Amino acid sequence: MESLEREFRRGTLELLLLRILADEPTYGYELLSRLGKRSGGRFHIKEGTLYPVLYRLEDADLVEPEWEQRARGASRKVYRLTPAGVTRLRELTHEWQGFAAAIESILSGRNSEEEES
Amino acid sequence: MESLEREFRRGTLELLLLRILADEPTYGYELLSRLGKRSGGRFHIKEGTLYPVLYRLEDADLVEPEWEQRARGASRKVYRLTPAGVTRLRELTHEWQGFAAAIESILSGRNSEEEES
DNA sequence: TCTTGATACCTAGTGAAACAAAGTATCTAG
DNA sequence: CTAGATACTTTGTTTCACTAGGTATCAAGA
Repeated sequence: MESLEREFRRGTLELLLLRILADEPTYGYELLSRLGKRSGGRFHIKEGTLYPVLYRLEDADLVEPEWEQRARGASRKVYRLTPAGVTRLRELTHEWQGFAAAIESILSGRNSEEEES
Repeated sequence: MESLEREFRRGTLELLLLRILADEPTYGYELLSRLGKRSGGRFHIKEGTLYPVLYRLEDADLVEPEWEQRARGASRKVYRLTPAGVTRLRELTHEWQGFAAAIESILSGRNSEEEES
């Protein structure tokens, strides 16, 4: 009832995080606020959602973490896209565009392919 | 690896089915092929996916089923949008458009809201 | 006749993604 | 020294779509 966004968002997080990291390597906690800002305040995910996604990306060798030791403040794990991550981002972007176009096609009432059988 | 669509699709089925039923009341099995055609052959869901969704819609009073007895062939359960279903379709469509716009915003690199802090 | 395939609906069990709700640790402000 | 912000982590829960079956009717073909 409440959270359409939650369902809509499913599966897109990987794409969005890769896209943000493509602009600039950064760490998890900062990703949360960038995702919020760049979505126009729409996407506010929790840490319990974010970190497992990052670990999946890391396991898939799409991002590479590096611990940043700081004089003050807790250490940060800065993630950077790998070459495979760049490729994956391109694929996912293409997939997304095709998907969104298919949704639009249905919503607009245009029938595709062969018409009535 | 294979099924991005599966994840992307999560949460959109309700919207798509309502939209197709808005054009014309029809039965479950036929919805499968209409969904396929109208998505340009992109969305091919299984019966085990479809029917539970229809039951959810029915429980939420968004669609109304009516058994169609036929002289030959198995009986069909024809679904029709309720007034609440029409309202819900409008809401979901609006939600979807906002969501898709937010994704596009992130993909295009346009930063929304306040820029750098 | 008997079997196959298409039509049409239904259901139990599984996997995965996002979530809530905790925990740990460091630094700053009062 | 306490509270809050920063920053990463883990455990358990919910929910959706899927797999993989099931039932039943009808048409077509061997």
